[in-house]
Amino acid sequence: MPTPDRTSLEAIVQAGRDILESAGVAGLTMQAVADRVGVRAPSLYKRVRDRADLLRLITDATVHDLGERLAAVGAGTDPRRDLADLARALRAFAHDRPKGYQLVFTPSSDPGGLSAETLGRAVAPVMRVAAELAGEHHALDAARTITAWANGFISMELAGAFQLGGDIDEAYEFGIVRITEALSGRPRN
Amino acid sequence: MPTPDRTSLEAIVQAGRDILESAGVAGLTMQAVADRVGVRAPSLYKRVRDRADLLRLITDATVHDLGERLAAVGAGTDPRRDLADLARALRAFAHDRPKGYQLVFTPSSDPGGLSAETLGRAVAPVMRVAAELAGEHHALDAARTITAWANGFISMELAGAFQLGGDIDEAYEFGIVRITEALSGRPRN
DNA sequence: GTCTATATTTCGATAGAC
DNA sequence: GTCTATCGAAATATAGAC
Repeated sequence: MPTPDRTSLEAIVQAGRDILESAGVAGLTMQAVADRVGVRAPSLYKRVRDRADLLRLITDATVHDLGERLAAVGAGTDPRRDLADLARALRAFAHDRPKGYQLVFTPSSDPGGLSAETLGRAVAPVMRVAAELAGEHHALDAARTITAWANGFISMELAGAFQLGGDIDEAYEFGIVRITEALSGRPRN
Repeated sequence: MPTPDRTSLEAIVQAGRDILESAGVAGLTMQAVADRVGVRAPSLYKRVRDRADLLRLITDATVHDLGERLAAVGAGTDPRRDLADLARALRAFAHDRPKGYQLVFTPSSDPGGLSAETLGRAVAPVMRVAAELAGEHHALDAARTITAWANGFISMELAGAFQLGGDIDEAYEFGIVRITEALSGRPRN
């Protein structure tokens, strides 16, 4: 009788995500993952080709979660409000999983082979809002402006780049308001 | 008679910057730097405490160069034009030195101890334009919106995150126009 | 200041028994 | 599928002669 399974691919990926958050990408070693799931390191290679494969799986799972979070924001009646909600949801996600967020948006090496479907699902809500705000013709440019600003803000925040004081939450809300107006072309109150 | 100097701190830092661009931060090993400057690896430790110290020196030199580039843009009569010029200069710098740019704006580990003076000089032009456009009261928030957008755009571009087609240069120009309007509150033509 | 030699450590990955 | 044992490859950093 063969040895019964003592772990699973799911458990390995989840352990990897946990370790990523607690020890960073450098601390995400096969040994650490093995310890956490309760097997010896060589056993991991029965379910994962190599470390790069594991990193890809973790990235994919993270993008999937992000997609669900953004989809959960849903489409309301006001695209301006939707954009604000999406922006806040993105930032909240980044605060929950800073290392995972960085892995997705600032990959040190090309993760290559990310699920296009998963990726598309995550981007869709932003594209929709961008089209509603700026018009179909400018949808892509608008989406890129939104994404660039939000991701740039969050990345710098996570990196501790905002060192001149001031309220970071307020700065983010300021950006939401101004970006929204700039894309919709509506005047401020 | 002691052995004459066969290298210098300057040469070491410059070699490090070159290697960073050609081989990435992971390829920036003491061995690689030593090979390039023409000494044996242990000799580097006479001028650099350790690898982290070298990374800090490289980062500092990169920020210094960026500061000079942005300062060279200068202040014209139209802050809107100045902002556009600064944004383009930042992107051009990133294209020239992508790895160095990422090292500065997306540090994998806290470089700690960056020269505050060097950093301030790089940020100053943006702060000035932000204040002129959005007013002193909103200067910091506006500067953060500008920086977040530009850095986010460039970071995603360098990471190859813009995969839905379209013209990237045009998307950047689109962002410049809209962000400028958003901060100045002036209507589009 | 530069060198040779080497200590240390760490990590990814494989071989082969059970 | 899991294990023990181990290989192999890096890379940082130090010791001590010259």
